[in-house]
Amino acid sequence: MLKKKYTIADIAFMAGVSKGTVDRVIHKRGKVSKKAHEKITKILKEIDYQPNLVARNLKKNKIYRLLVLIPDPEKDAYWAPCVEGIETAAGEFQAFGVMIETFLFDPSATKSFISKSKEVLKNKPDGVVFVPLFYKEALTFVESCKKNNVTLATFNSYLSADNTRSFIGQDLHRSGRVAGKLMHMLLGNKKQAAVVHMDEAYKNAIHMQEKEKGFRDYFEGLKQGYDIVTHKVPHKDIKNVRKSVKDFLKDNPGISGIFVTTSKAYLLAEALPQTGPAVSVVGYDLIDKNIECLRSGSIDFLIHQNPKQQAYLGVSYLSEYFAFDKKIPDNKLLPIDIITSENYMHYLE
Amino acid sequence: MLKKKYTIADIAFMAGVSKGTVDRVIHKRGKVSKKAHEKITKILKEIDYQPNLVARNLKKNKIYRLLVLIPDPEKDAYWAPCVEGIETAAGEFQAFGVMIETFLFDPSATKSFISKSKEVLKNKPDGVVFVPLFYKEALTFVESCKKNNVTLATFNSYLSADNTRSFIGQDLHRSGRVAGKLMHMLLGNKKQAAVVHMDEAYKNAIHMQEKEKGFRDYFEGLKQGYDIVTHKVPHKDIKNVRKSVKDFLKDNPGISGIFVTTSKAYLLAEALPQTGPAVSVVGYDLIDKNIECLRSGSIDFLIHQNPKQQAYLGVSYLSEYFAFDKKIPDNKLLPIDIITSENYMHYLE
DNA sequence: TTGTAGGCGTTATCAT
DNA sequence: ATGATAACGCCTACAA
Repeated sequence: MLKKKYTIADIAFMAGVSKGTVDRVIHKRGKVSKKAHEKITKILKEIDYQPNLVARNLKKNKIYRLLVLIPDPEKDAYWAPCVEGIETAAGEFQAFGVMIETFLFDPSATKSFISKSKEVLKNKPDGVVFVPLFYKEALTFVESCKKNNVTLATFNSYLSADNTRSFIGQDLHRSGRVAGKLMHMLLGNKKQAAVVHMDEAYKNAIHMQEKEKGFRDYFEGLKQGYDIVTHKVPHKDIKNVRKSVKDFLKDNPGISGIFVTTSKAYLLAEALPQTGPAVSVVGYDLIDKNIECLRSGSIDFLIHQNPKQQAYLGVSYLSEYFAFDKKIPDNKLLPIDIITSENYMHYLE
Repeated sequence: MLKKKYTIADIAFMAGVSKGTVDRVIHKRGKVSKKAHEKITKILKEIDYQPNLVARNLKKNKIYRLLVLIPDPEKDAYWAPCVEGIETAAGEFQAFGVMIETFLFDPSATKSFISKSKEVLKNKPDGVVFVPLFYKEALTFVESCKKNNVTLATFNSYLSADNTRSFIGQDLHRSGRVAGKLMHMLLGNKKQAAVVHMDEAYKNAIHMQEKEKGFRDYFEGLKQGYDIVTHKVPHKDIKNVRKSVKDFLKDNPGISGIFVTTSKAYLLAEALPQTGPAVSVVGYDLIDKNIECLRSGSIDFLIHQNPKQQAYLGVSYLSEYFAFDKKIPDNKLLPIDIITSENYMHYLE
């Protein structure tokens, strides 16, 4: 019934050799006679030998140092769930000899990333999980890591020029299409909508463009003469959103729906006029203020990028690699979750 | 820097006792003097001792038998992803001494469940993950398992009378509300919608009722005079859906949206008249035929119950319990995923 | 080229 | 009540 798991000792006995020889065959270390090699390989195949990962790891007995480098949640609440995800993973893997530590950088300051990434390297990590927010600097960092034999995983932002590491994130173009689909439904028989980019000082530029492209592609595919206009709330105007939005709506009175390409949809929702025809809003990310707007009805849909899961998976992949020799998946695209006032709660954990 | 992990030997040395004594304290086996006990407990707290799970497991060296009992995907395609989820988990945990086997029953035949569940017990499992489709019979099975000291987890269907096992699934009432919200948006300024129950021969009765209740609750909360009618396609008419649906629409010409409470929305979508005013459809589950309808536009939204993840988690929870002594969560409500033609692909894995 | 011995951290047993 | 010791399966070092 419960067929006992074969051990190296079993195989050695069957082949009439010693454990050491079997081990040499398994690990292809050579120094084995042809005869013994053939015999052992045959047996290995026959019984479909699976090494006991637990025992293998017990012997290794090394503590791996896994460092995580992400934007500071204090500067942008979007990142707060990442910390949770990291801590969850840390709790799960510390028992398996993986020690995880988090470093935070200021997402609005490239310099902060540079200095923190140097600090990370100084700590001699075995692996690093990080968010490559700044393209050029991220590439430099990747190079340094390679030189130091540091295993890498990235999440949230895609570093297209380098495909040597694992990436966990979303298909942004596709998420723009999803926003398009939702907006399409919200518009009913109206035909005019807007894309609004509201970013902070740091560069989400590529992100926002990809999303807009997806959004527009969706409507173009419909071939029904939709009119999509783009508006960018300037960096410095982020404090004067109300005015910027009012002016924009005055200039484009026919707009019945707005797609905000960042997590700042709540700023826009708050700035919308209370009177006049309702304007539908689709935005990103389950931060508290956005959820409030979802509940009050001033935001219709949010797209969830699942930052917690992204961070959790990044850390888990590397941890499992260290602890259990598991292969690291190179690309993991998370689903594009659609959130309304009725289903947000289960995504908050 | 890398502060070494403390072992039982370290603690024994610090406390000036032997490893055996430390072990007795950790496992509360008694037979330890008050003095030694205090000293050791204090040290354990101070250093926040974390046992090495790998070593612990190595010592245990037992192969656990975990059996899974689910409906046969051949009889209902909804269950196919569960098999994948189970196989994924099986692959992950076999290296840790958990052997997983699946048993299938016919979801349309209570007898099949009874006989298969008996077969499962005959195999002397250490743990069982199963879908309690048939309420009474499931309770009986739970009792037998308890008697035989079999650890249990259930998924998909909630066994309210018994809260001694782990459950993974969805909040059905809430998912009805989500459907309500989506329908609300799809209706635009129309005011009449329908709930259609299309089940097969077996009893989804409780499921369908919960979903309908949530759906109606949502619209009642709006206080805007929506008119919701219910229609049930009789068991035997499942082959004559077209006629049943046509008659229903003829009797209720004002209906602009239909909520199908089972995975059979495609049957309804195919039966809708091609001419006349469009009817919006919201249904459940990412089975192939439903996805086809999503893509062609005859279904607007699907709610994803994530059967693969449900099965995967059920198996994982028990496996981790056996392999690593992890606590089993008692209740895991999965998010209610909203699916459109634009985002279904990432949910198929 | 091959075999043997010892150790990884935990736990169970047996003797003290 | 306590300590010494062997074992789990794998791997490495060293001896033959």
